[in-house]
Amino acid sequence: MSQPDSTTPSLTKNQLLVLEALRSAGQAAGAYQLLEVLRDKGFKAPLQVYRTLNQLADRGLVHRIESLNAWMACCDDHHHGTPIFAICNDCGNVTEYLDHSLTETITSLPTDTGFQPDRSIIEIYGQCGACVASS
Amino acid sequence: MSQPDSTTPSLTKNQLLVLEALRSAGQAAGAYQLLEVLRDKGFKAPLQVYRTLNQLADRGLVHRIESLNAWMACCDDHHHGTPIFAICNDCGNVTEYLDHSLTETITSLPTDTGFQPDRSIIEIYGQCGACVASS
DNA sequence: GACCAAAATGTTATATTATTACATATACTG
DNA sequence: CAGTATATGTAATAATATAACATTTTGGTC
Repeated sequence: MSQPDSTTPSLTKNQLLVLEALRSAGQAAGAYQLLEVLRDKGFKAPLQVYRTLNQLADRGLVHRIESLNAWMACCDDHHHGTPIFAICNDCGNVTEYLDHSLTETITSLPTDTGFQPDRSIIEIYGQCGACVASS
Repeated sequence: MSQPDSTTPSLTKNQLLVLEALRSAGQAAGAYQLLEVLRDKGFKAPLQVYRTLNQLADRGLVHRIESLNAWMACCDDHHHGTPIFAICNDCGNVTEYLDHSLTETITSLPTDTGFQPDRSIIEIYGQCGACVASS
């Protein structure tokens, strides 16, 4: 396994497997869903998946979607800032948005009380364009 | 059980018990935590708590905090709009904010694709003023 | 290469959170 | 007061997540 670039150490075998599984899913997937897919590759226990997902999330390569208890491959390999998710009630499709200034506005909401924000979770539910069109 | 006002039918016994338990907690609480407290009052199974919490949430009297798998009594008895939560990493204190125009800005983020938002989840983590002061 | 430390991995068991299914009771409406 | 909708009780189980501990692999250093 070689170095993809100077700033990012290469991914381990499990990390590559989980990332690939999640990208192939093409949508948000739960840890146990991923475990089923990865049994072929030798995965046997939930912890193997959870650990690897957390490692990938630490690197920003996947995101956890709190309200779905699910995980998504990041839309690109290295953005900074908080992702904002739009989630379709009907088809489950999830779209990732980035809006640094909006995120900043949100996290500054509680700062008048001395609150020091460090991360935020922004998830929007509704009906996606495709599902609106077909309903 | 009498009518508190013309628009709101009175709460059932279980709803009152759960709401009171949550208000007494003075902070976000999990369903199983509430179940323990409510065993004295005759509650025996998780479903009794979950059902009642969902009924109260439908009325806007409690909110679910997705990233905590926990529930909070609403800050007042009847606001409209999406609550925004600021959650302290250290003490767990949760503060509820309301900002209609900010919420609107957020939910309009994905509308250019035809997405029709209906609800959003906004949760901010960080260190609250008190914990900043004492650290 | 031999050694060490850090990180990653494997495996079992268990904790935590949430729902399904079905029976019963209570409350509202005509 | 009959019929329907809502709320409730209870048991079983599903779904999600972590603790604990042993082992292996990786990366750096001499």
